Amino acid sequence: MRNINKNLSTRDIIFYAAVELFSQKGYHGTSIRDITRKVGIKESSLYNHFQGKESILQAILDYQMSEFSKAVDALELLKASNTNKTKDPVEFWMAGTEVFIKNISPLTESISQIIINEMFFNADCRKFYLNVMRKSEMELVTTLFNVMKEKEMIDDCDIEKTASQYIYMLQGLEIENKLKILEGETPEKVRKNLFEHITMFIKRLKK
Amino acid sequence: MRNINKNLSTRDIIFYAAVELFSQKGYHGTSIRDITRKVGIKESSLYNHFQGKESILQAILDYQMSEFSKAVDALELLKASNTNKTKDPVEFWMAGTEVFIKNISPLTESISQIIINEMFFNADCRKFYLNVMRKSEMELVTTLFNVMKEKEMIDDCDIEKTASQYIYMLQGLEIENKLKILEGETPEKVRKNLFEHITMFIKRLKK
DNA sequence: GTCTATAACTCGATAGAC
DNA sequence: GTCTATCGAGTTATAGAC
Repeated sequence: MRNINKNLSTRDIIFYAAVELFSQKGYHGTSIRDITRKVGIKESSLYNHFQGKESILQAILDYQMSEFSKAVDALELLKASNTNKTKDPVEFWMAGTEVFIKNISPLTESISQIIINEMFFNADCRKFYLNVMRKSEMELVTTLFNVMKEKEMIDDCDIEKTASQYIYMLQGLEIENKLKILEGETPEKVRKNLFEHITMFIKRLKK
Repeated sequence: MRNINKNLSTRDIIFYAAVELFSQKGYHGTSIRDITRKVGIKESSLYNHFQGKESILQAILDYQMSEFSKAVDALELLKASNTNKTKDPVEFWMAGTEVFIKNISPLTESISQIIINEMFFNADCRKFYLNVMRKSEMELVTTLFNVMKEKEMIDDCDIEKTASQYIYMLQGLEIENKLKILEGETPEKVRKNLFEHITMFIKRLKK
């Protein structure tokens, strides 16, 4: 792995290897040996770059924090500009969430998986999930729903609860899709299913 | 722990201790030592009752399977009898799901937690979740929605997708509630929130 | 910064006495 | 069925040579 990325620092290579392994086998299921074997260094060398296994996880959380900050900034920009002129609720929705989705790199997605797997056992991950990831998602979704309510694209309703239900759905679909892909299903089928669910949810908000 | 439950076999005591620890700390986060320390026996004694750590997990899956079989049998009974005469959708729904809910013991709930935590890493748990737990839930929810559709308590819609979305919501609420309880929130508040979400979801199915 | 060597410990599991 | 004693493998982490 080190030979492939000669422009990256060893620290970065360790970081990316750790993200991949933690997301696939879990934090506790991955050993320092697994990481260093993947990178192509000895275990002891890792300690020149990180204090230990736990501090790798902390670095991962720090990275994710900076990624989510960017997404929230993009949301502020969206609020201010409000260039979306369409009257179709589904179209409006897709355009609005694009801001968030386009900022999600495969790395961010893998890190989300790590955090979700750890959040029942690790208080740091739990707090990060609730206070950063979930909070950002809620902010995006409630913002969009409020705009749509003003424009009468959706009926009057409890925005907070509706946003929660949308996020529950999205999370459920993500979990199910990951399981299905692990069981051998094609990503295309999974993507189509996701789109249909979102369309159905949004349409149901207008009688 | 052994002194408290003199009427239970050592095997059963090991089983219950394992369920509690696996659900709290995860399968990989729990050692044989953790279990035997809790039970009050030496590590070696455990091997008189189980072949190893993996076979304890298998016994837990077997137990859960028998519990879900009971719930599915109860559903068959419900289909046949059809005693629910109410015209109110929410009331009908609550009565219909009661059959399932009353069969869920705290043990079953803990085991569900274990399986959900393991399903990304362990193929047996993944298959069990998809083919037993998820399938049973879908069967219950689609059955009830179909009856409600016939009785015109809900509008015409894609029952399969609606049922999926209901289950995503329920799962999302369960996850969030577990996290909130770990963070110190009261179970009463959490229960009220759950009821309000279910009510909102069911009401939205009739224009 | 990387290496070898190794400490200090935990893991699941087994042999054999009682 | 429980115990003591122990094994071999795997774990994170450190010391010190290069």
